[in-house]
Amino acid sequence: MVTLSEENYLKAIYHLGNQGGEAVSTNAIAEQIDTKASSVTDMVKKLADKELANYIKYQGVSLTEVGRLTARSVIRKHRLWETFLVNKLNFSWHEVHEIAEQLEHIKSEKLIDKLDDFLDNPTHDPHGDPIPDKDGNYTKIKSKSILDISTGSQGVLISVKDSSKAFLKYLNKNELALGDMIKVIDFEPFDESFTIETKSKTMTISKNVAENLYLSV
Amino acid sequence: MVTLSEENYLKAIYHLGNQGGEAVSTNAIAEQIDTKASSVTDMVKKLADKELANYIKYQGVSLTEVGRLTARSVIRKHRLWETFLVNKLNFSWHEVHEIAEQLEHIKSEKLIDKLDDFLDNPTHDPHGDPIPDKDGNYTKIKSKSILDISTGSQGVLISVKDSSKAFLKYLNKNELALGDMIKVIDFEPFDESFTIETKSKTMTISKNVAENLYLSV
DNA sequence: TAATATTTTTAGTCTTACCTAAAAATAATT
DNA sequence: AATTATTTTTAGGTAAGACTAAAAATATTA
Repeated sequence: MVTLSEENYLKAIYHLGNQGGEAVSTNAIAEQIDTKASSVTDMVKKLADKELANYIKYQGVSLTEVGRLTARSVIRKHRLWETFLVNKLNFSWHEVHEIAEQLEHIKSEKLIDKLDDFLDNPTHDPHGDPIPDKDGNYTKIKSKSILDISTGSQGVLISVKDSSKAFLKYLNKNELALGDMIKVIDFEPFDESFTIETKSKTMTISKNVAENLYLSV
Repeated sequence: MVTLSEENYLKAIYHLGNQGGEAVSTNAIAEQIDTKASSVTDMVKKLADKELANYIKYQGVSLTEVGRLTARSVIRKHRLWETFLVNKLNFSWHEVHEIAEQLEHIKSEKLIDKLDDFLDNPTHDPHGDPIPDKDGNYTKIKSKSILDISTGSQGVLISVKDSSKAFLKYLNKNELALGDMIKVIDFEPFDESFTIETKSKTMTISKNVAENLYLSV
């Protein structure tokens, strides 16, 4: 049995360590989970005892195969619930994260399988992030941040890196949504801003925004 | 803030004390919640501190107005989630209780309101129990156990008292469902069994079953 | 490389929600 | 009414998961 807290730690390590493969530092986890480093040390020992993580004192933590699969299963639940909230209950995408953080810990294999079917087995959540299947497999659509795309090229807005409320609200206000075709028109070196063109308009975005928008390549 | 455990105690006191109005004994709560009497005493003090319950040593517990409303809000969530699981995810009614026990503790007013709308504001859950509205109000359809109905009369199966897996499976096997018209044909004093008639068949049920079936009056 | 800074761990507490065992209060029975 | 039985409470303990403060290890810089 994996507890709710353990699930949150597994998720944090997974996200920080590039799918959980790389070692992650105690402080990084503490910041991610908004807790103290000493609490992280405690928990990380527990995860190692349960063979969910590899831990060497002072050398950071990585996930075992079981730990990685468990993390993916929690992420699967999170993203399916977010999809449910947006697609079925008509939440807007900036409202769903906190609720999904709770729902992701509900224990029932059958529930999540049925939810998956009810949503027509979605492959991506409302933020464009891939939803792992039952076995933990998923396909990430190849995409690049606008920062890394050359002027003149275009692509479909696949996902957003930052999914904070503030950023998602900014996107709503400026009528930018996943699936939109976006063309990168110009880059202004002075303030590192970009001019982009969508079906409906041309607009200028800051570097800060550009680095969070991922276009298909 | 009411914790998950506190919510479970409030629910137990509510159910045991005829809507929470009557005083409930420590032992009764302990049995209902499957815990020890000493744990109940501890928790009940906490509930009294938070003004969710009235507690006098050795005299039992009852709910305050706030406690009662809180209990009803948890019950509302439980029954809405059960309805969701059965009506939308195609669970059968004997599978949903455990999952709803978890879902009822998810914290989000907005979620439950939207779920309510999504389900078309149901007034009763899959077991026939009334679903309180946002303000804690509900209307119970007047019904009586088959035990208390005179031979020859009939009514619609409104709800079942026992909602254990075993009993719900029995009902499924015998093709008895909420909404069915049932006529009480005969009572056999020797073994206290009843003969009932539905649209499709005539069958004999034990006293044990009869006392758990509630017909409209 | 020695000194300083940062990170991480250890040691000791706290809270929540449970437990056991014993004491106190209430209820039932003779 | 006195004794016995049952219920309830108290006292003291445990585990999970967090915390603070101090110690130890590692990294950085002069």
